[in-house]
Amino acid sequence: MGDAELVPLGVLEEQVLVAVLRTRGEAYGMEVRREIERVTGRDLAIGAVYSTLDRLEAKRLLRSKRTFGDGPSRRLFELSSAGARALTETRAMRDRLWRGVDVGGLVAMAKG
Amino acid sequence: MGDAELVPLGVLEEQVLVAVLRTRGEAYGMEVRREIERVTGRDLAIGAVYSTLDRLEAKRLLRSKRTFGDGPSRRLFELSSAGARALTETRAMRDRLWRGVDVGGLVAMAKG
DNA sequence: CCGGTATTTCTACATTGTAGAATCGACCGC
DNA sequence: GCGGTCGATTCTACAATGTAGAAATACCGG
Repeated sequence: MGDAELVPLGVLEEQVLVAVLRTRGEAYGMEVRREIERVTGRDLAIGAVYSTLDRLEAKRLLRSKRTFGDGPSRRLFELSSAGARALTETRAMRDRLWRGVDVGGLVAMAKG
Repeated sequence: MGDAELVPLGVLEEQVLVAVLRTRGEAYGMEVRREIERVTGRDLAIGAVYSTLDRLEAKRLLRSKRTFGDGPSRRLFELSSAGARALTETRAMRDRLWRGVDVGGLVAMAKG
């Protein structure tokens, strides 16, 4: 073990992973997209979400299974433990980056 | 003037911008790189840093000026107010994303 | 069956990130 | 003043990530 590669997740990768957590049990493509839009305020092409979900699953940070029965079949996602680790490492790295940096006065401070 | 485009900075863009803040007055390429490596623990090709600095300057989130005099000439960067805004918006967006999500139990929780 | 709706898949492309070699100029020892 | 080293920047080529929207699929109500 050890020697994690220490490369942070991409911005959308992180958003998708967190949205999967936030919508636990209902985490399929369209819903993940709605959740990201709702919570971040940006609006997002659906293709962006799916290609990211696919990539994340290929990297084994997510797993998916099909639902059948009522309504259209969905691909439901959940975090793997590797996914959870990637997320906490990304966060920890960013916390170190920002530690001690003042955000409040930032805009006021910068001239031009 | 409303209607900011609400697209978050890329991961390295954010790291570079924060590193410029952290090394205020000494923010030139090599030093920015050292600061990112020091604080995040990842190790980073120098080209990655310069191409990001260039891009950020093209977008007017940074300004640079040359230093002369003692030692090799450097390109010193500082945040513009647009840069400060981009940074705080990126942060705010992410805070909304994570609000209410439990990080602590995450790794423990995820099965597989 | 048909049109509408929700979902996923596909394809093409743009932006961002990575890697390392080439270049540049100041300084140093000789 | 010349070659060599050092700190710094520039350049070039490429890989990964992100974006956009149209096509396909399947269910549903009528």
